[in-house]
Amino acid sequence: MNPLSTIAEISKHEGETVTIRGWLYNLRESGKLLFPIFRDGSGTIQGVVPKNAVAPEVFEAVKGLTQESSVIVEGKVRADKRAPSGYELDVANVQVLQRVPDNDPFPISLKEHGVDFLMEHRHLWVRTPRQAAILRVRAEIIRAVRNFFDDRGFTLTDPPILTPAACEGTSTLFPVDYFDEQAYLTQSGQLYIEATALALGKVYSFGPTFRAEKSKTRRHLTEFWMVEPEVAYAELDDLMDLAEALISSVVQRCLGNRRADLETIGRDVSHLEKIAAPFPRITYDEAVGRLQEGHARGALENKFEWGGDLGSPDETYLSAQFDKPVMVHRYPAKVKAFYMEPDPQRPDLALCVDVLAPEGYGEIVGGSQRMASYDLLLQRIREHNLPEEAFKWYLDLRKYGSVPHGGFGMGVERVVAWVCGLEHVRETIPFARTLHRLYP
RNA sequence: UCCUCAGUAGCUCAAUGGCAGAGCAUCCGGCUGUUAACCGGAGGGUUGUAGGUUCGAGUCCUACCUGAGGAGCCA
Repeated sequence: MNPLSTIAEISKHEGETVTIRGWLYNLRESGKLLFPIFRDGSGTIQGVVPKNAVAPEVFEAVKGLTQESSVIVEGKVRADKRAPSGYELDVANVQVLQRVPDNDPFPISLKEHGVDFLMEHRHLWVRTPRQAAILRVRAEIIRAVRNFFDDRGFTLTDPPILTPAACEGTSTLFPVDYFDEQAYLTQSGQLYIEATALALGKVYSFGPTFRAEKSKTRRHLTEFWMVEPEVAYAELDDLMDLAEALISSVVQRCLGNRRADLETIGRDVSHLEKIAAPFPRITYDEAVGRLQEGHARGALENKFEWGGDLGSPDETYLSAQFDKPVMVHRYPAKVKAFYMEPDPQRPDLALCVDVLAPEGYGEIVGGSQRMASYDLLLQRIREHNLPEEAFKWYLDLRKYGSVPHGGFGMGVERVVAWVCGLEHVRETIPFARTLHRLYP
């Protein structure tokens, strides 16, 4: 029996006959010479089948074989300068497990397709080299995030996905029937990990979140993954240090381990090679100044007034001024969530930070120091007309040993889109859920 | 919710108001180094839906449906 090999590790078997289990990616025929390209999930390799060098039944099995038919291939690994990967397979035997029917071929040909067609066939689209590479980068990013926190003494604490009420009272939530009671899918685990942070010190959550907003942009999904660290005794500067270290670590891991995949995707990695701490930090006040200057120069359509939240064009303009992620901190409290700690120097400001990715990818991190005072928090809950009863447990955290603490959320899909240089976040997750996409 | 754009062969797209086409895919044939292989041939259409203008509508008008991009909101 031949040794089994993945295509990614084929170079270790040069000169040997190996077995590969996979699918036919493409077939080029030239009379009595066939060039099947096989894929196995780890990569692709071209096979060579000359009619006068193989058994007749092997030649016939490959001749006219349809794209994506499943095959077990035996062949001898040979280095070849003409091959993109440097290796070819001299095919000795092919077993066809299932032949894709001639009259119902694999829908995703090697030619161009439209977005809607590809999303309708997402279950098959993920087989293409580019999509597989993106999913490997996503997995690398997730692994890098978990290692980052695990190595720093953080404890993973999973918040509930079914929740009784809105966390922030702003976003639209997906309602769920919970034994005749109204429940919602979580839009953030933050409030819950504040509780576990005060129990365990440094915690993080990593899971799906849901927003029922009717957003139709390249940056939005209705179901997306978020990583949220929360740290007891952390103040705003500590959070910015943490976010900066996390993002740098993630990017460096991708450059170190997934460079070939980034190349397959067509990413210009020179942008990523600049990503290292420290990142520029500017106050909201300074950002407003830059935006007003941009408007004066005609680079921005609308004049930005102090007090408003940054719009998408504003974020794009600001981030274009830096080649690293830029951290904008201390927004006006009234445009931010009710639970953020006021700046003691300027109580109209919140101790919060948004991290804007370069190249127009927008906000990838949003976080804040949390309000520590019981009385002020209760006052804010009432000002926002939030159901006081639902926040009783959250207020308890300020009653029993309140401390300064804070954290942030990082949107995994937006980070993947930025690292891979993608046009749209729908390619960053195996099965994207958007306003008009629930199938497959 | 608002603004803009699009919908023609399985896919990607053409077609000045005047015979509905090409490339790819599929099928048939050819080719011993192809790189989204190439060459020759064949089949393949309710032009998103409904109405209107016109001698004549894929094309112009109205409504609707579906989708995409953007705004708002957010990660």
